[in-house]
Amino acid sequence: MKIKQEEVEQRLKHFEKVCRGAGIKLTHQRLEIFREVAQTGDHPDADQVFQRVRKRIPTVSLDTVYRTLWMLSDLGLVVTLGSSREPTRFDANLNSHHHFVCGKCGFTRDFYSDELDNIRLPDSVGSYGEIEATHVEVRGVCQNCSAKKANQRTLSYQNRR
Amino acid sequence: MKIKQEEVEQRLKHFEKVCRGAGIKLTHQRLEIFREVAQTGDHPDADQVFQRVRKRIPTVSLDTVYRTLWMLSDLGLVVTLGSSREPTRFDANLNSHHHFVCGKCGFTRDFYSDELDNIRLPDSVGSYGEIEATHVEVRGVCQNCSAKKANQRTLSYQNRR
DNA sequence: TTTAATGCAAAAGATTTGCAACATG
DNA sequence: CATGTTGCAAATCTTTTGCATTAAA
Repeated sequence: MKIKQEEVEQRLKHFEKVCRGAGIKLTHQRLEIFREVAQTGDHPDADQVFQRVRKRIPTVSLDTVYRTLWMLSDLGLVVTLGSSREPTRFDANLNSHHHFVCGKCGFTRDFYSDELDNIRLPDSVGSYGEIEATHVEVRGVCQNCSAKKANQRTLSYQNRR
Repeated sequence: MKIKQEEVEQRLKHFEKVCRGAGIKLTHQRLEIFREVAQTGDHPDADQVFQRVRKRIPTVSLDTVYRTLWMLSDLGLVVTLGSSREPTRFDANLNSHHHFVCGKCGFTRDFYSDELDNIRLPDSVGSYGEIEATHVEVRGVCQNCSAKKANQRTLSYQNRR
């Protein structure tokens, strides 16, 4: 699924602006890695991005792709799907519910909402396939982590665990 | 965060019923693994379940925990959080949007909804922490996978890749 | 020229698998 | 007793890290 050329240009411009603003070097590989994600609507994983970029830059390495992707995520230039960077978590609550997840520490809690349970999805969604469940994920920073925030240095995209 | 004893009992009963119905043996380890997930609201990952069950059954192995957890998921007795069983995926779409994800193959597409964007979350959510983003994930089976469905055997919880 | 970014190879982390021993129905 | 399940150890897959080399600003 290709994104319109015009939109891709815009995303690239924004990317360059943000990088310059953050004092981040615009390397050939970063440009191509971002372009790859920016020009597709199919939400590739790191390895898929790697395989595609590789066609144009045969020497890129997978770890550069990872580093760049997480950098983009830290800069708010891309969004990750699913509970990024954490092992799969399990929940035995079978009542219709939704989740609050702390992006710093993984703290997770259920919450309930009739309004959300009864929302009507756009028809376009149905055309993608048969719908089985709708689930809302609220991402944020839990109280515990906010409290610690003050004395912590902001993690850079390097060195994050 | 502990779940009420009464609720736990109910979950265990349901678990036993489903297992019997599916011809699945009720082993000591399965019971304890399920109990562990059923009695907590903190959404543990496989290793956390392992560590906790281990206290009661010192010989359980991590792989049994994994096998059981996925079995529970296949039976619909537990729900997984995040993009289960798939590497992290990236998306450069910065407009407010939501996702349709196929549980079989990972096919993913964005969709938009003003209604969803404007929904008001219950106050309880705010008490968990500072909200940064709200994102709806619709899980289902894409058209491609439904089409193939007819001639495929249903994957058991054993042997799934 | 200075400092950050890259590529490589090796490590770490998460999850799965083959198989013989074992327990459940 | 028959078959499904377990534990173990080894394998696999994904992601990260240390470090010397290279390239952007």
